[in-house]
Amino acid sequence: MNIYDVSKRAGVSIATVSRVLNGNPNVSEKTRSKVHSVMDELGYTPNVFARGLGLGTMKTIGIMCSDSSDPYLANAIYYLEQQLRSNGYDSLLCCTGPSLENKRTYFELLLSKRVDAVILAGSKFVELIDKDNMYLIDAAKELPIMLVNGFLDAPGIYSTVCNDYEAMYHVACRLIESGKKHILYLYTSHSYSGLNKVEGYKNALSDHDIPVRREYIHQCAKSLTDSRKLMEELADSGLCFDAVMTSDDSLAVGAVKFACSRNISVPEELAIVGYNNSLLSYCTNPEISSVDTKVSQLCTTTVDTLMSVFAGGSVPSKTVIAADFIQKQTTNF
Amino acid sequence: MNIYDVSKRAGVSIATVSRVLNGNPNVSEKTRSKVHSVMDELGYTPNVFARGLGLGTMKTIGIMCSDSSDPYLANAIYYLEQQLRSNGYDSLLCCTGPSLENKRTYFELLLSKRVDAVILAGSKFVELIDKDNMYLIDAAKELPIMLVNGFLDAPGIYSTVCNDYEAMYHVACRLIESGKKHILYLYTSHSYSGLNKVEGYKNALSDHDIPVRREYIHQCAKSLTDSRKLMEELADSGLCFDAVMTSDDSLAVGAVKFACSRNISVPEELAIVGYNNSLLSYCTNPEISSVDTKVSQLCTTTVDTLMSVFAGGSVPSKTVIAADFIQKQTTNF
DNA sequence: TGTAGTTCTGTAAGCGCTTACAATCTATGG
DNA sequence: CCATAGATTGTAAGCGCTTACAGAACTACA
Repeated sequence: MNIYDVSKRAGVSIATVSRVLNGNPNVSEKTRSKVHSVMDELGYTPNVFARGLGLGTMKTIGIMCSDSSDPYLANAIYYLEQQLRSNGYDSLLCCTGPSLENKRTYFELLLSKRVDAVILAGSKFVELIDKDNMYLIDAAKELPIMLVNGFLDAPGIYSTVCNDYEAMYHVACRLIESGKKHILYLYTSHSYSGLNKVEGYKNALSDHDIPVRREYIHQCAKSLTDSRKLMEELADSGLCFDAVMTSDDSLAVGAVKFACSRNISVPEELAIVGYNNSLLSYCTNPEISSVDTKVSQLCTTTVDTLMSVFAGGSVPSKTVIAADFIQKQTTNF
Repeated sequence: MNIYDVSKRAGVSIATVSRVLNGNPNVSEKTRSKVHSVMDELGYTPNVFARGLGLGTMKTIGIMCSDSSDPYLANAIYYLEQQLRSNGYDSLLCCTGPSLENKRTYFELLLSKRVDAVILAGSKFVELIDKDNMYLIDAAKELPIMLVNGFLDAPGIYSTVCNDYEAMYHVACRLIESGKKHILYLYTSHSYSGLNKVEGYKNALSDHDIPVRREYIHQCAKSLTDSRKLMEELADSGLCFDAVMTSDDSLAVGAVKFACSRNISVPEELAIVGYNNSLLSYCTNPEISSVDTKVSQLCTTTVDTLMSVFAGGSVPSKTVIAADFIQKQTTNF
């Protein structure tokens, strides 16, 4: 069952069938509908390979994410996939895991599959983006690259990011203004957004004449237990803190666990702020106040931007989405 | 840059290059290495479309899931993707959402992309599988269909499932033997695994001479809040229960919230059991005892089975994975 | 050295589609 | 009624790869 069968049955040439298939306007209405009805009748589906061969593209976008089991990224993938599909694109998914080598390999793999663009979802592609940035910059000469929550200023690379700096600055200010003096800051990575977040925290402190002290800023693995352990160690070492801001909800869950186990009242003795407002932040008791980074908007915007790029429009290399602070039970201001 | 360039440079015909590309044994070692080195030198990558056209396949597996933002499915996708890739296959992802129509559309779409097989991940494909089962059965004549956590007995359809019945039976027995008398059962859907689970619960009760009463079995939306509300209503209506078993961790989270808000001690006054042992079950305080359905194993097995199918081996139409009960803080037996 | 059998390589015909270009209509005005 | 522009359709040449088949080169043995 191929284009020839359709053309024969419809009494037209294969070129005409192909034109109908591609919505070419140079086909009379009569012929078009005839061909359509024959296609329906025969249940014809064009062969994507032949089509890809001819067109050099297959309307497929590669999505790379470090770990789809992270609730935040899982959500992102969901929205990206939906939005791509509603624009007529498929998504080829790659979960790379943490290794840089894998990321490279999978990136190459996507290229070799002739995807029309690559979306790097999440901030876990720092090395790809930074240390070795000619890599992506070179690749971007061949096809558009979209960064979700990452930023690299180069032609062909487009970023959609959250206003992490402002969000964190704002939260820190409100914590301080509500009387908190010793705010712990826990983060998972030195990504683009990670750096902005901590900058927001630091500046809020400075702007309120609070010294930024290194003992209050700690990196921590993205897990429910590590942040808890870390806080226990810090508390045991005599560090005083009355609030903790985190770069990810999972760390905040650990903070809640820490508070529970030590009978520390939340938010009175310890305020806790999460980030991403993921499902996790709703599971704990008390529920974690968190920054909603608008994944859905972030992803929708990313895809919209990509479509504009395809359409040849002039497109800003960076789009910023405004986050929302969602007050729940671990803060009160 | 195509196969001709390589053939010219290597001084052989394109057929030979193609043979090298496909690992055809009828190529002398000398020629093979020559071609390989030229390919490296030129940085040649075969065009997947042309290849697909010739072969009629592109080593791509379609994965359908209802909602990748469900932590359980997100995990499944992750493992599936990993395992497929390590077998040299790509995955085309489709998040269908709940609508049956979408599921059909996306399934067709995957077929039209000429994927080599389709994996239906999760138990949310009941309608596709049951109500209209000739649909899948017919499709399975064309290509293998793999069900993760679903079952349909037909040629070309292969299932990997968890021993949900046994797992639930076992948990219920232990609850009963530890003194619980009024066990609530909350579930989300009437899927294959859903039915097995409730059957396990019922039989455990019967086998301990406890009447199975309808007031104790309730369907509930998969959300953190709905199960809580439901339990509040049930409690307020005067129903007595000292344990609650759920078909999904998210419902158990709601149960914990219910207990917290009413100051009911867990597990003494109310034991709570989750299902899937997902991240959520580790977030609450107390942490939720849950049934580990071994997603990783489930997915690995699914892919392995698929590879056996491709290899032409004789393959069981159903593989059962044994679940583990993970005792945490909401039960004590 | 000749020959049959093996191993290796090349030729050429697809795979199903797109599209530049040529050919054929159709409608319009003179 | 004819020329002409514009609309519509057809022809045929790719796109880059696979593979059946034919042919060349090599091997072993008499």
